[in-house]
Amino acid sequence: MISSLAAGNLTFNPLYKEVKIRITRGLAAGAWKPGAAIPSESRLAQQFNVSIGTIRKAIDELVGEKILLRQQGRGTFVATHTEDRTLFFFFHIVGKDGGKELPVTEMLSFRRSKAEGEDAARLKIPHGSRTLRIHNILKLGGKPVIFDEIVVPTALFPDLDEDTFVKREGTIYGLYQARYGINVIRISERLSAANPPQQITALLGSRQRTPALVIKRVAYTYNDTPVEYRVSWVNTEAHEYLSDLWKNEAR
Amino acid sequence: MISSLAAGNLTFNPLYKEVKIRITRGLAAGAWKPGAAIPSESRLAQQFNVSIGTIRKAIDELVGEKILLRQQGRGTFVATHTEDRTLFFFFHIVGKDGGKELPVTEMLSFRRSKAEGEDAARLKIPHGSRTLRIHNILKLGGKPVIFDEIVVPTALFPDLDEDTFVKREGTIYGLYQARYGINVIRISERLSAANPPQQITALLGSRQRTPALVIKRVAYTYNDTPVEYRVSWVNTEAHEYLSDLWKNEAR
DNA sequence: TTCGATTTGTTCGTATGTATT
DNA sequence: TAATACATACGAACAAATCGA
Repeated sequence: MISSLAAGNLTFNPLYKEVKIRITRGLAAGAWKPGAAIPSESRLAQQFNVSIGTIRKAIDELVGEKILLRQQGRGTFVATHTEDRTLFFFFHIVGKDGGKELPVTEMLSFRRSKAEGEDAARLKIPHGSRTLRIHNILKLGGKPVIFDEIVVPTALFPDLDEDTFVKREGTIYGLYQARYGINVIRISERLSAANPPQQITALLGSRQRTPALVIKRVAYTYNDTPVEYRVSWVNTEAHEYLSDLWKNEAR
Repeated sequence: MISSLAAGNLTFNPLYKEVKIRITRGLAAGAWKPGAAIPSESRLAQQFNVSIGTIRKAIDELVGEKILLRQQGRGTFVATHTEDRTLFFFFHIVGKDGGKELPVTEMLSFRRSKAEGEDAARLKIPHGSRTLRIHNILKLGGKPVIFDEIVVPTALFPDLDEDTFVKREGTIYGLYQARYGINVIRISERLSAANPPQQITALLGSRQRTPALVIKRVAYTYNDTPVEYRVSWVNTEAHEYLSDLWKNEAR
């Protein structure tokens, strides 16, 4: 249960920061599931024993970080990976002609493995610990454009098997969220150019000696906990990576 | 002079949006120069004839977009391109070892030219209109890492010549800002992988057949007006492009 | 060094508007 | 229609940082 705040705030944080931390903690603990509404602002104000303006300021920041989503007249909801808006927050490959489109994923392989050099470091797990290693082809407009290797700690997804993965509805992050309560809220990507290995060139259907874009992504959930490490090889003959800084429409 | 607002708001915008628009207009018109303070919140509240809370909400958004910068006890300032914080907002190449460093720019050529295909489209200027075309090498740790071609409309920088460009202090965007009052506030980048032409490979000191990261950037000032089109070739043997979405520290 | 004026930061409270159910 | 929830706007009080007298 959430206790009053205004009374004994032992940290030196402003009240609204404290409220934000407590709400985030509730999210991390799964108190409110993705897609569900959190308590109304007035109710939170009561529970925390602070003014409604303070609650609004805390929620404002979480909305800015796309962790929560407000809807006037309805409530405030935990962001999900099923809304187009948030989907393109995590997927940045677009057609060179400007077309935005979501990819269709086809799994190539699914196996148990151990964390090697980069995996372990990026996922902040011990070297050699158990992981799942999944290979996918992502198609855009029916054509293969991206080859993915996904590495996740088995500990986070205990009973995830090939069947569950393939038969999921929606995106991979949607699966993490709906089935395991793990909500990816931030990613960090590092891009470089490289000549892909033979097999990948073949899979992407690109010409020999066509360089590819390599994206090394770490996905994080609350409190900067790494969830997934993913290496993508992108055929950039007809597509490119879009980084728009900072088209912040509304806010 | 800024007139009262609360009275005759003919648009259907909320007041604070209207305030934001007017402040942005003032910035675009050069009413307050980069680095200078805008009027205090209480003074703005008087001028616009709205409450201080409404002013704060308008400024909040501009601060979120890194257009303004608040400092408790001092005032609110127009963001400049001389602060480390904003510099890395526009420069994304980091060492693979994780080292962040700002590049040293060396000009290779500076000439007058005309807008060709992509230039014209991206800069939203007529095909064939006059431009400046500048080539640079950017060094990190003393070694060449990036080759740049910069295209800007001559109309925006009427008297910009080679000497002014080379002898500037600080960054290129700092020059646009300090000398021409043009404040780059947003960039959009499209990345792909490609084999660079011979000369660029040589300039970057990379091995034959080493692919490079190609970054096509459009820089915008207020009201989404394009200012500069820049194509960069990056040697990603020891460096990579960092896209962190979204490490929003404080907010 | 101290003090006071100025400016932003935080918190509270209230009233009213608008969207949803 | 009524109740609920978020959105906008106002105002007040005090805290904290800055700066110059």
